[in-house]
Amino acid sequence: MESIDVELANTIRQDIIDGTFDHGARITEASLCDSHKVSRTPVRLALRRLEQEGMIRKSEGRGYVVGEITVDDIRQAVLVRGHLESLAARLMAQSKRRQSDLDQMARAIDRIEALTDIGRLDDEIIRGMHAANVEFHSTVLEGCGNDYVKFTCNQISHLPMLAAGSMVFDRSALNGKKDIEKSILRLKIGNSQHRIIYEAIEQGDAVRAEGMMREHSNTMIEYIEVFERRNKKLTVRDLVSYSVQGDPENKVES
Amino acid sequence: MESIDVELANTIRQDIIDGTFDHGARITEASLCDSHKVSRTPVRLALRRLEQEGMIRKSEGRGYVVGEITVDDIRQAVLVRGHLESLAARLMAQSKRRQSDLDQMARAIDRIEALTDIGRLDDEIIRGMHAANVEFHSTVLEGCGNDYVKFTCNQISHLPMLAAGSMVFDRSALNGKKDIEKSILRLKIGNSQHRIIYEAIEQGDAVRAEGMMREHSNTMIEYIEVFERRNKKLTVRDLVSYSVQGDPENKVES
DNA sequence: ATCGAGATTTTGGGATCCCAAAAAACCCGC
DNA sequence: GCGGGTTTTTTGGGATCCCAAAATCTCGAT
Repeated sequence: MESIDVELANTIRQDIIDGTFDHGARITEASLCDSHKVSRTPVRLALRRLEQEGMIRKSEGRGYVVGEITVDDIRQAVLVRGHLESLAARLMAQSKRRQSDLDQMARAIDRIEALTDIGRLDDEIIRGMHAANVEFHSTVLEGCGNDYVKFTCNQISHLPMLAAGSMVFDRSALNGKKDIEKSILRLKIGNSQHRIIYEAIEQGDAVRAEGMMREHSNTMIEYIEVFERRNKKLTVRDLVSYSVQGDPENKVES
Repeated sequence: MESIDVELANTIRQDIIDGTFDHGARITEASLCDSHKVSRTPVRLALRRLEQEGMIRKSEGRGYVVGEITVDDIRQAVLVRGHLESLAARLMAQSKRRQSDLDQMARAIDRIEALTDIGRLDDEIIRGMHAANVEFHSTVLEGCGNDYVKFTCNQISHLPMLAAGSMVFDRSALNGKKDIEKSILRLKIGNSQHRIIYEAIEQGDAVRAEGMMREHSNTMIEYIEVFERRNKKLTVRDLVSYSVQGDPENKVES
């Protein structure tokens, strides 16, 4: 169990993402103390934390205002993350890459392939693929040799869909056999990109690694745009429901 | 005047950068209360802030350990910043760019040019060039249309040499006329890169804008490496003394 | 009714207190 | 002397209190 202030920050963050607060609503320490039944000390810590994360901003004079998170914010943040991941891929290709990281990536790729080959998409399998995906992406961030790439990625990873290796998945559109096959195909294409990235890194082809990672990262933006076309009034909450999130513990750690 | 906890975080951060603490030294709330004559509340806030910034890490069990900042850290962070700036340049070129941002960049370029044409390098002039440089780089980050680029840049901007548009300058090596002319030439070359970036953005040439910004950002890394060759035992403190930092107020704000 | 000065309430920053958990010191049996 | 268990001290999390600044309200003068 984390300390109260971290938990509190998590719940408030989630509330903001869920749209529990009105846009630009003023938020005071006292009200949070009251609603969460804690003293002001952890509330203060939580608010400061959220302020540093950019979830809330100091308002004119007193208090904070909740920063509205829009689908466009998510798209922008995903773009930044992708750009950073592509840097990681390039750096990893340039570095005297440690074999262990490459092996780990290969194992993740193989695991995803094995799971896609099953031909089903139940929760267990999706979870497994997500875990492997997290491992692949985390390993690149870890193995690139530049700690600040991972660090900056983590600074936006509290936003929905921005945890390392998070996948997007419209479970509600998995009704017919056709849908499932289509989704599996998507996953296989994504994994083939993983394999290309792996090969490029292994061969030291930095340009190809960076380019492929950029392409790979771009697919999530494309999915967001697909969802937007399908639903003009797409909300962040919709996106959250589409995203596969593991246990918060799966976040990239040092 | 900021609140005590922010000030405290600033001084502790500076102490860490200056190497006041031993590497990996344990840091306790009580000791800071004592040494800074404040109560534990602001100390706690300051420590949390520094932890989020990555300046300190939670140690096993109790307390924090100061994270040693090395020249290599700076180099890595500069690389990340440059990568993000190059993204900003690309995005700005792709966006229906607002003329006002381009105008501002042009003015900054002209100001730098006017100052380099003077042919001297006294403090006043260096400050002026630095201010214009900050304006150029800040405008790109602001004008790219993706708030998270600026946000992630700011997340590492507390490190030395990583504030937006910070310049590097070995004042001690500005003795002879030759040295000054050489430095001015460097600055002129840098500003010509500014101009190319400006033109590329203005013409919507995203690839060129990104590439040139990458090149431009790379020069700081090259300088760090020049300094390292000149001084095998280059410390972060040395780098700080070489970097031109404006008032903290000049930091990129929203 | 309107505006502004003063009074009142709200709010956030800081200090202090308490407590539980962790670390360190201590002690005893071997 | 040494290991293991116990006691003591240290340390950090949380609650509460106080205070000054800010915001809001009130009321009187115009």
